[in-house]
Amino acid sequence: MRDVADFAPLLLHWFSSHARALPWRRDYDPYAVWVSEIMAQQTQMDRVVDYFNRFMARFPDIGALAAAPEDAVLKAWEGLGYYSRARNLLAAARIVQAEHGGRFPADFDAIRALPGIGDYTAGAVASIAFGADTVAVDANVLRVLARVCDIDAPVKEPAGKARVLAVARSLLPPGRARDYNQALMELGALVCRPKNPDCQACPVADVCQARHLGIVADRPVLTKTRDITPLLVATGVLFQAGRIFIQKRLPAGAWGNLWEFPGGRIEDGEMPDAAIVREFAEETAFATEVAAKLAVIRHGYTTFRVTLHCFLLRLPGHAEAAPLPAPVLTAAQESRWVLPGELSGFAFPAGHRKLIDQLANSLWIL
DNA sequence: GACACGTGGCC
DNA sequence: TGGCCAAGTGT
Repeated sequence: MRDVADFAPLLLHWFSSHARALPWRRDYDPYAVWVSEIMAQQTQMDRVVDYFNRFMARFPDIGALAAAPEDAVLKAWEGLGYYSRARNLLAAARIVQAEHGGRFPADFDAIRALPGIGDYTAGAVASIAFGADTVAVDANVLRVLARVCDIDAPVKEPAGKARVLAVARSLLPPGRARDYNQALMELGALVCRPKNPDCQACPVADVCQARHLGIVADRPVLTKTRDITPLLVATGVLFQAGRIFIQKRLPAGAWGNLWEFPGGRIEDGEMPDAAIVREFAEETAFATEVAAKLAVIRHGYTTFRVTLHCFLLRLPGHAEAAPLPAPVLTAAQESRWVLPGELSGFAFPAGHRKLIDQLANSLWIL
């Protein structure tokens, strides 16, 4: 068992040859590092890279992002989830443009003050983009250091997290925070994984207390998770005169400012087709009828498991040549009647995007 | 402190 | 399959 003083040198040496070739690691441009860190919140790196490359091509610098309409930013974010990240990213870009002359601030407190940036992200950008000696403790670091230092308190709770933070600071090699922070996270992602950690390949196994004690599986101490609630939801694609009705969700709450097909929860004992007619009337004041069932889509969430019953709807008695009616919106801020080919230009929640993908095969029914 | 906030991959 | 989890933040 080696002394913990060897931890950082061993870690940095490992990182020098095992770091993944992530695109923002080429020159550590602050804008790129910032975007990558926001995208990486609660999201695995492998899923980030494609979104990152498309985002940087679409919004190459802070000025381009600050000038972009929010709909375009949400479209670039479509499918990534946690859409407040995209809204805050745009809001922060506009603040940087207005208050920092378009240059991303280097100071930790100035970074931390931007919307969408908390303690972790401020530390990550300050160190990775600017070389500041700040820690960046994410779920990987919590896990790695809980094992290395045998932290016996739940690391997702304040007391345990504070202990990890203190250890992370004490082990930080001055001047090397950029690589130290990334190396900790890289080790957690590639070697010191939640399940099946590869201790044989671990560069700091000789320093790891949990490994030494044979209790790697007991570290970190986990917090109890919440139950997952099953949820039945109905949604309707109203297709009339060759156009489809969509609405833009309210700014706050889930999928804020994204577009959707109207719908809502199926009440206890209610049939899905009755639910969609009721929900559609409540949200738009349209009196619709079900023309066909399109799909049943299952979609997982952190705390819900949704079964989405999807219907094709019509306005009974509506003459094809007559103008399309205007809704009375109660659950949305705006609506459109769009051509099927135009759906690709709007940002939809993933469940509705899945439905759209199937729609192309279904509209011939008419 | 607790909860809302998405999504897909893994076993 | 279904539960767990991820480069967290805002309220």
